[in-house]
Amino acid sequence: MALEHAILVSLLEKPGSGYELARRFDRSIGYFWAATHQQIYRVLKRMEGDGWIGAREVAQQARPDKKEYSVAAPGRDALARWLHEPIEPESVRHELAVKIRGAAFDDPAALIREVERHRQAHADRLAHYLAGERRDFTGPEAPGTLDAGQELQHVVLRGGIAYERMTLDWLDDVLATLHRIAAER
Amino acid sequence: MALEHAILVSLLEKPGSGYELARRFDRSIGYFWAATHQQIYRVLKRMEGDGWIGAREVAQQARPDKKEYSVAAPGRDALARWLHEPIEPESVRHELAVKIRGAAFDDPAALIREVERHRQAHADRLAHYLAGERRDFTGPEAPGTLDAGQELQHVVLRGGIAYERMTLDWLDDVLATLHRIAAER
DNA sequence: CTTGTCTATGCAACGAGTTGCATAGCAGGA
DNA sequence: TCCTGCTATGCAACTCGTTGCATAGACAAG
Repeated sequence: MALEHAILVSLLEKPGSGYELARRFDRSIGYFWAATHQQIYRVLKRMEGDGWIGAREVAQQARPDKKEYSVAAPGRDALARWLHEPIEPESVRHELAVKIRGAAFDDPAALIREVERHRQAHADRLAHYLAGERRDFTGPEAPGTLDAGQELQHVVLRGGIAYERMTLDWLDDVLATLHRIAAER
Repeated sequence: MALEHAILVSLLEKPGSGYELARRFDRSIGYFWAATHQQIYRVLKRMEGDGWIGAREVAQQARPDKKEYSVAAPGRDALARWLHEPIEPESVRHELAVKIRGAAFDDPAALIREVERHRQAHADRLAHYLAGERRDFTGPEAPGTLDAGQELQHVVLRGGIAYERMTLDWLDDVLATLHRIAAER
């Protein structure tokens, strides 16, 4: 399991409540590790029980109180241990690829709109990443101006950008193929 | 759930036993949808109960008997229905990206060997894809020689190749970044 | 002739992830 | 005033996925 480790990383980058974590998992971190608020609350509870994280009640104005979590020493140790363990190269779940192969047994042209929808979603995500990169990682800084944490966040973001660009190119290839097949009938 | 649909596609491409499916899921189809033999046997049983697939006992020489499954009409219908439903753009689980961001709170240099290991795994997979492409999709055929099913299998394979190439480039970027951070200390 | 390997199928237990629902404070608009 | 929407947390039930184990026939190597 790595959700707990993803939470540890996120809390080390910035302490926060379950709700705030859930929103982070809907964006930045969540683009590399998705999770719902249910999972997050459950795991936070367990981690607090194990002493990995500590909670602090925070009264807020104009909204309900929240419990702000931050990482305790045993949590840092657990993260360090995990970082030194090897992991398996990820197992993919690419539903669209299954659909494309399945289209051979149905009407390939019917998939075109679906693929276009996905293309749009990936274009949006790319735009979102690029905006984040402009915001956080451009400017006149010479190499060496960023600290290690920022450098690492940037290289992960560059991975996301590369992934979306590759996916857009591939979806164009898929669309061209579907159109070609449709025309040949 | 889409495992059942992935199995339907695989059985339509070629009927086979649970064991054979499990091996296909270790390769071709499994690069886009991973599954263990346990999952496959369980789902096959349910699908047979629902009448989506039919089984045929096949006696073999020099090995145990097997149950060869093939898709029945209700299974084709179920697949067609699924193909016409929209799906969500996939939720990713990129453990290595989490580790890279986590490395900011540990020793970034310690990640280098792990990243190199992943790089090797992706290089191997790329070589495997390229060998498959040479085997199945080269030759003097003019466009239009392949049927729709082969075209679609090829475009999915091209997606896998593009993914691995992109990943290799990114991992090189990650390695360069980790070396730079290590040198700056 | 025993041991290991490959084909082939399966059970049982557990852990992870999803879905639906519930509660509650506060703000703003109809 | 009531309804909607956002912040904030959580339970319960269910499905899906993983892991460990078990069986059994056939063959090849030692």
